[in-house]
Amino acid sequence: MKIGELAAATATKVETVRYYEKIGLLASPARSSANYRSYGSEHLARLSFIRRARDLGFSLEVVRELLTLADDRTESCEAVDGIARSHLSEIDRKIADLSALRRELGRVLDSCSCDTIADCKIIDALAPRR
Amino acid sequence: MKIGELAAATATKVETVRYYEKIGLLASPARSSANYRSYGSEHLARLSFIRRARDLGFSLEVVRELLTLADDRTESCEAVDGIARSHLSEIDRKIADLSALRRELGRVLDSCSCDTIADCKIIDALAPRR
DNA sequence: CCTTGACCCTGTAGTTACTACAGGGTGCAG
DNA sequence: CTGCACCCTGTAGTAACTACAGGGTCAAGG
Ligand SMILES: [Zn+2]
Ligand SMILES: [Zn+2]
Ligand SMILES: [Zn+2]
Ligand SMILES: [Zn+2]
Repeated sequence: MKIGELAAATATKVETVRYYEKIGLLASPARSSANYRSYGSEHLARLSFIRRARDLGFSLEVVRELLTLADDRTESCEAVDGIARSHLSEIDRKIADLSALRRELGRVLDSCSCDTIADCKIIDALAPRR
Repeated sequence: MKIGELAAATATKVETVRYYEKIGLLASPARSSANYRSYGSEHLARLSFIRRARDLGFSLEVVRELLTLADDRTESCEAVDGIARSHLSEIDRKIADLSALRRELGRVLDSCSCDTIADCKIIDALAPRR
């Protein structure tokens, strides 16, 4: 499997695959006689895992941890559960932050019934001291 | 007003103030005999505007536009309103994305009643092909 | 046989919005 | 006069890619 095929199979860009290899997230594959990367099914499984974790919002650093944990099949899954739970609460925090932002921006926008910049409530809201 | 005072007055780091100057967002102030930056109230107003807009989630590029618009007091505020509205819908999109993520991760987490990595549902969810 | 186009390679630089030094100079209190 | 807090410039680092530049390889069509 050449890099383009692997990339297509995982909805990843070729450059991103090479990037994951460079930072040590994806093992270096064998090379063909033309020095082309040659991937096997284990690379496909690994990259699928990475992409799915990324889609769920885990950082690359956390993905690295998850991969290490996933490899030790006999270990307790407490660590995995903990990572997932703390990630969930981080997402909750982000949603709360964005919702607060949304409320405030909505409030600012609702106050707009102006004609020129001189009396624009949005500009006023940004520059409270004028 | 020295840079440290300006920074304190706007809850900004000194380095950030210098950074805003470097990228042309904040005008270069006069210098003291010791080559220290010397700010006036116009700088304070400008930086306050920038910080407030940043707090509302506008990108620096958009803040730059807003500053330009804010300076032309006779212009219609249509452009400002448009920027704010499109920013609001971007925030809504982000909230929706995060909420979908939250639902999916929550679903994955709820399925966890496992002992070892070998049968961990979270790991399974990340690596669908096994 | 040759060429054209789609791939592949390495290495570097750009993106956002800062932040953190390193290696200096200045100003004031004790 | 000697700390110490503050100021200066310039560079490099962060996250997670993305986009070239400047090459090599391979299969198909003319
Ligand atoms: Zn308006
Ligand atoms: Zn307006
Ligand atoms: Zn569990
Ligand atoms: Zn588990």
